[in-house]
Order: sequence, then C-alpha cells, then structure tokens
Amino acid sequence: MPPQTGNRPGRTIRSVKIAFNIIEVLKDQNDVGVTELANELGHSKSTIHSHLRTLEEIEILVREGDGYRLSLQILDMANHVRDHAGNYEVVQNEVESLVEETGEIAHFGIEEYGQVAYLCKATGEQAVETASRVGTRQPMYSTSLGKAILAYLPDSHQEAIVDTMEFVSKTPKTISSREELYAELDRIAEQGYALDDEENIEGLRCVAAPVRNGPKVLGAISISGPSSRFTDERLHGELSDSVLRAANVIELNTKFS
Amino acid sequence: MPPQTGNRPGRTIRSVKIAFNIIEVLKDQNDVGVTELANELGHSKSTIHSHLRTLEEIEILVREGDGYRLSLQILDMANHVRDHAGNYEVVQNEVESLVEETGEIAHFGIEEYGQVAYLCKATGEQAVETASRVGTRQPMYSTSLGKAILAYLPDSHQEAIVDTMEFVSKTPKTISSREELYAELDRIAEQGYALDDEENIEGLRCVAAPVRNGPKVLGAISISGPSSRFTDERLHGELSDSVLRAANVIELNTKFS
DNA sequence: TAAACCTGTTCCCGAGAGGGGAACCGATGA
DNA sequence: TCATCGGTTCCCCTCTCGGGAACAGGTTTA
Repeated sequence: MPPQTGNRPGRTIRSVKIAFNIIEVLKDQNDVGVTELANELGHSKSTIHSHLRTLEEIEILVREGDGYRLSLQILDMANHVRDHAGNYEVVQNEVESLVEETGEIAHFGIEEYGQVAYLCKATGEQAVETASRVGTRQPMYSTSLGKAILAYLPDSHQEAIVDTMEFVSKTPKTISSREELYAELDRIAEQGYALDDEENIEGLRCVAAPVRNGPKVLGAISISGPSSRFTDERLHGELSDSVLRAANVIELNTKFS
Repeated sequence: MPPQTGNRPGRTIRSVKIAFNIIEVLKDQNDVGVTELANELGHSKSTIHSHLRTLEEIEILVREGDGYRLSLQILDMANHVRDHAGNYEVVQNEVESLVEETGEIAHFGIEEYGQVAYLCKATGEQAVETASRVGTRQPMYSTSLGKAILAYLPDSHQEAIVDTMEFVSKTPKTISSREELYAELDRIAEQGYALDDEENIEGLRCVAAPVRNGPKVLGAISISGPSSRFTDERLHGELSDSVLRAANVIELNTKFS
C-alpha cells in the first residue's frame, strides 16, 4: 500500500458525507435544529431529519434543549485513538517533562494528510498561549515539528508530500518555495533537529526533534516560546538538547512496537 | 422537544450505519484491511472499499501500514465535545481536587441515553483501578452517579428512563426492581447524596452528589474506593461532605449557562 | 517457474435507498 | 383566533450504492 497524500477519486458515498457535514456543524455550534441544519447544508428538512434520526440511533448525537450535540461516545473514540497512536503514555510524559524543564509550551505531533497533527500538548507557567489544539493540523513547512518529521521521512513519501504543498506565507519568514524547503531539510538532517524562527507565528520560535523507530519516523516533539527568551544560543544549546533527549526517551520506550 | 429515551423508528440511513460500523471496528483494532472488514461486517469488498474511500476523503481515517486507523481529527472533535458539555474546566478541577483530598478515584458523569456517561475522571495514589473510562457508560441504577442524577430529574424524564431499564444484577447487592429503585431515589432526594454499596463492582463503594443549575440536573460527581476504607461513618461524614462541596463549587461556577 | 492464493481495486447492473417537496401537526405569540 | 415557525410524516422518482465478478499486483507454495 503506497503512502497516500493526493486525493484519489474512486467511488465515494454521498450520505456518509452528509452525515459528517452535520457532525462538523454540530462540532462548533450546539443546539442546532433540523431547519437550521437544512439551510446551512443546503438539504431538505426531511433529509436532515432522517440523518439526525440515524446518528441518534447510533448514539453519536444527543438531543439537548432544542437541538442536538455530540455524545460523549466521541470521548471514548478519542481514547482509543490515543491508545493506538503509538505509545501515548510515554509521549505525554515526555511532553510534560519538557514543560517542567522549561516552563514553556511543548507539543508532540505526527504526520497526517501531509500536515502535522498535534497528538499532545502541555503548557507551562510562563507559556505564551498559542491557538494550537490537540487534533488540529498545521502545514509542515512552517513548523518545526513538520520540518523535523519531513526531514526524516523516506524520500518517496517526502516527495509525495512536498508535491502537494502550497506555500502560504504565514509570516515574512515562512518558507515559500520547494527549493528553500529542501535546503532547510538537508540542514535539519545534518544537525538532527529543526527550528522554526517565527515562520508560523510572529514572535514565536520553536525547536523540534524527530522521534524514530528504526527507519520509520513516528513523529516529533517540540518546545515553543517567545523570541525574547528563545535566543540563538539557547535554541542551539539547552533547548535542542532537551528535545533531543526527550525524543530519545520516547524512542527507547517504543522499541517493541 | 420531549426527552427521548426509547428508540423511535422513523427513517434511518443505511450507508451511514455501515460507515459507523466500520469506525467501530477500527476503534478497537488497528491495521484492518478491506477484506477483513468486509467479512466482519458482512458486506461485499466493493461496498467497504467505497466507504473507506469516503472516510479517507473526509480525513477521518488514515492509511497506516497495511490497514487503516482513525485520524487525530477525532481528538479535535473530542475537545469540542468537552467544551460544549458544560463548564469542563471547572468540573475537571473539582474532580481533581476531590482526588487530592482523598487519594481515591473521582468521576463526573452526565445522563446520556438513559445511562451515566463519564465526562471526566481522576485517580489518586492509592486508588483501586476500575475499568471506567471517560466516554463510556454505565447503568444508572447500579451507580451512585446514576442514582444521584436520576433522583433529581423531573418526574416525566425520570419515569421515561426507568421504564426502559432492564435490571441486570452486577453484584448481589445491585438494585433489581423498579420499586426498590424508587424507594432508593426517595431516600437520596432526602439526604442530598447517593451511595453505591458494592452494587456495581464487588468491594467498591461510592458517594455521589448531583450538580444542578436551577431545576436542571447537569450531572453528578463522585468518589469511589474500596469498602475497607469506605466505612459507613466516612461515607456519611467526610466523604459525602466532600462531594457535596465539590458539586456546590461547580454549581456556583455554572450560574451563567 | 508457474500455479495457487492472497490482497486491494475496478466495473457494471439493478433494486431500493434516500433526497426532496409538500402536507401535517403542535407550540408559541401576537 | 390566526399566523408563524419549528419538527415530523408521507410519498414519489431518481440515481445512489450495495453486490457480484472480473482484474491486477504481490507473496507463498509446490
């Protein structure tokens, strides 16, 4: 099975998409009713109605007030996802210990659909609050996590991902071309860790180290903080040391999988 | 909109159910392929195939190794669910502070589909490990959380739930009839908190207090521990005091919603 | 080396699923 | 009392989508 990034067409099922559109809407707004959903999604009331019935029967949705909300079954699903996505206990532990060491923000992310998805996060006392949430995704070229992962992916997979990239500049420093990215990836492969120098969010710098298991890249772990505290010296010194150590701990504890 | 407990028929959509069956299977086992799913669910390979395509396109599933797994998008959904399900921050806080006080296990649960669903959980140092997981459900009649909630639900809603109950004895002490339950609910309504005296798990006792907002019951909060440490005296003394206090804190912080 | 066998994938067909429109009903409120 | 707005039901007609079968690629077996 080849690594899949671009969207292959093939047959696709309409009603399932409708169902997930409903879920998507319900994710953000509670207490939405049939009529409102019908308008928002451009379907007839009867269609939405039978979908809601179905989702209610599967116990994914719950009626509440005058509308629906997602049921706690989602939380159970989330637990399973975490359990299956590598060695969650260890990862969470290391992310937290990074925070204890530094007082900043730490993340662990994996590649999904050509982007980095955050698997866990911890924030320290003095941490700058970023909008990152567990489960959300960011471009790989503008984050230290993404670049760290990308740099160690097998060539074919790396290329497949880069090919689908559209370089959107989130700050003046964001990498904006394939060539620039490849050059950066070479540098990362050499030094063993990746930086993000205000490339994703103005004023925010990060260091990330890849977590590997043999030839496979499982993900990456990072620390982020304000440029004022994240000087070049610290980035290339204690901070990179910290993430490398954390990555190593995870690797050692994952040898079995 | 009346409180819904029994399953009303109405039109229901087949393909959506199939899709969620797939997800259900994938929740427990990773690396399942088309053929295996087809056999397990009793559908043709082509059917499963197009479903997988669809779920992959919506980015709910990810190919990994030679099979599929659920994507981290589920984690994002879970975050939203928590955010919407009442004042999660405060609840989690109180659950944790109960654990700090007692060193045992604390839960917060809400009613869903006539059962109690755990919204959060914290375990202390000396806690007995129970199988309870966030997002999973338990019968209301055999748990302190369930009984606490039930006792304070409006009569119509209470009755609707009780009507659908099938009393399964999980231990010799489990409540096993409607009459017994109603008697117990009266007692609870009087004393303000609910007990579970080895009714759900042998050797485990729990105290729970309802969390209310005006006339509405938002859920309940509980402490659980081994019968050896949870004497009658402590249950009706410090432990019930603790859960009542915790419930009260949550109530005060939820006045706005 | 070929044959048997296992995947995942594609193609096509026909039944019935499901999307939509319109009528209906119950609650709210003017 | 009537108008309005929500959810629900009913029915029809189309086109979706489930299934069977053939195909393709990789791996094991003889």
